[in-house]
Amino acid sequence: MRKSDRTRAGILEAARALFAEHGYEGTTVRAIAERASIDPSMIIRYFGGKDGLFSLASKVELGLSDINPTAPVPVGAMLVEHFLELWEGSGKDMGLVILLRAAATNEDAAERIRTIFREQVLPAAAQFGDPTTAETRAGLVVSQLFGLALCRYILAIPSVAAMSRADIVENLAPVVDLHLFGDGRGKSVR
Amino acid sequence: MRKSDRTRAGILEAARALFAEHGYEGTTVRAIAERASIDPSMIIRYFGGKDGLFSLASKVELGLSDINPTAPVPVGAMLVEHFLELWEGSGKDMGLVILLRAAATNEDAAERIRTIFREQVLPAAAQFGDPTTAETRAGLVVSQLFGLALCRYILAIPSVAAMSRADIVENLAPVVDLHLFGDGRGKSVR
DNA sequence: CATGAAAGTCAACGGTTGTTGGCATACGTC
DNA sequence: GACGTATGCCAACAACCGTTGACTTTCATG
Repeated sequence: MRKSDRTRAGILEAARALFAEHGYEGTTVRAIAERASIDPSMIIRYFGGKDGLFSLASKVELGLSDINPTAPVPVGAMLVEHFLELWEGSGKDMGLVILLRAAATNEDAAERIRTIFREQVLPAAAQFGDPTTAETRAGLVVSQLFGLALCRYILAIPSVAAMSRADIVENLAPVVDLHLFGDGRGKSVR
Repeated sequence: MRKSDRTRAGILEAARALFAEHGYEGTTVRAIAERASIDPSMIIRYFGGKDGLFSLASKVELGLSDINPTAPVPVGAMLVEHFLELWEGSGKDMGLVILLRAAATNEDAAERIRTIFREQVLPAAAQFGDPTTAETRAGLVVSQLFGLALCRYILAIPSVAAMSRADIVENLAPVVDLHLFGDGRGKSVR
């Protein structure tokens, strides 16, 4: 059972890289197999099929539950840095990029993102400001953060892809704060 | 030659609808043909192939050239309204949605978007603020506007899709202004 | 009415997809 | 060393893809 675990991990790593680059439909079982240096049939045997492999490869944990709304650091900057670390940090698992790319053409992936929004983003957003507008405000924040990811990692628009992480934090943090706290009500930063 | 023009238009309309919903690879020539009630071979004969049809179906004209930087109306609100009209207005041509969906998995479509950014967005953005930061500021604006489109039309996140156009303008206009002009007090965007 | 081009249908090609079952091989255990 | 099980490879399947060429129908024009 030791050997199989290693190939399982190899398949998963190859799948994550290819799914992140070409989406769900654009990634073939054969291409994953070739990258992992094994036979395509092993993927079906180990993961039950392409769907099962994708489900495991696109697991996402935002890690938003430990956000402290009363921290001394402005929330906006903290959030932007948190997401940047999630996307391109040292321990990046490509989960978000995989899901974002696939969601454009795959309804299951889109539904997964909506679930993540409901179960991971909304509870965190409920800690801030008026509870009756929490859903809308969370949606606005996500639209800015996902929009940056779209332009930077997927569309690869030069001026967006070239920005430093510090520049992104500096320019996006005020926007996130604006979306979170609306018209300056609550804890306004800067 | 009159009859063929009608079927050509029918094919193009069916293609636009399907490309907007399922992306490039996810839309089959056969599906377009069935929706247009003609034979798949006609698509090749009239448009040279799937690629040629997609090129025509995804033509995009942002109409940004006639923006007046000295208008009495705030630029942010004007821009947001302009894009909302482009996406879901009465004469929507689905061009942007088609291109955005396809760009996630199709490199050609992504390149098309980068070209549009370079040739249509950048010239318009150069009219505002410091010319040396125009590219970055334009990228930030686009990241917010495309992020909204992503969450609203493609991911269909409930709270974003449910927002009224007026609410969107109200919440996004200040953000666009912030990206375009810094924080309005001379703070430079690097 | 005759005629030829335009418009459309049909079957089929070659290639690729995810998936399957059979067969060979390596390995841990008695 | 023998044996059973895990591990892996190979060939092939059925379905679908974009595309092609030959054939039939429609129709305006002389």
